[in-house]
Amino acid sequence: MRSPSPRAAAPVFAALGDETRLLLVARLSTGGPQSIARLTAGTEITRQAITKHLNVLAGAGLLRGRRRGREQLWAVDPSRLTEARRYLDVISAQWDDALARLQKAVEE
Amino acid sequence: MRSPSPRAAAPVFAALGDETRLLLVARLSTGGPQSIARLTAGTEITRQAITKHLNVLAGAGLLRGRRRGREQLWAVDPSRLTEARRYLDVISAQWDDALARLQKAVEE
DNA sequence: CTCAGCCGCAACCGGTTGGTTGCATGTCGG
DNA sequence: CCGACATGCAACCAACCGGTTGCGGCTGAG
Repeated sequence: MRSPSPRAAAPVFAALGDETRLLLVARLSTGGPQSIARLTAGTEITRQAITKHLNVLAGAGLLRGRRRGREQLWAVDPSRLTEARRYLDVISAQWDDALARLQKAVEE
Repeated sequence: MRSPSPRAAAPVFAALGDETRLLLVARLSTGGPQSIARLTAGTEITRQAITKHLNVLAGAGLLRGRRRGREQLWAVDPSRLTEARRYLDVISAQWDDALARLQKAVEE
């Protein structure tokens, strides 16, 4: 597996960088696949707004939706989420390295 | 340590959700503290644009800047980064749980 | 002292975004 | 068959965002 590039990771973070969308991901993670109507219930905004958010998340590869009867069920696709997590890991590791080098330079 | 809330995590992801900013964080992670002029060198955009991005990242708590002489040095503040990482961990864990429950329900 | 670097502030601009309303379409239940 | 329910599509809007230009203010080196 290659190291994730900023160009690939940024859209994922951008998709997660909205409170409503982050909430949607959380609800879908805990509650399993749910319809748009159900996801709309409990929020203060319109169904169409929710639909837009879902499409944004799908565009970033974080969600996948499939139609069942008259409703559409959305579910989390964890692969991109893992990718984003790995990116933060890389950043942290680099930072740790830089800190270690700095420490060593100070000691010498 | 409390579990991170969407309301707190979203701004961090939003700050990371831009390719230029993600690149800045990466460069500061690997290269240590750097001045604005140095961070601008190598990019295609203006110093003022870089400044804005740095301020956005600082607003999300990801960066800290201090003045030294006539230049300002920016460095990574890893605490928020870790927090964001933890949030993705929680999401992933919840997803794993949901998957396990689903699997169990199917088997029964 | 003077001048070149490095920076901050403010105004401005086009494009994106989050959200709405209105309407049309498809589907399940009785 | 018919009505209620779940969704899709399109237009519209205010606000935000990424980026630029122009200018003025410190700071350090010679």
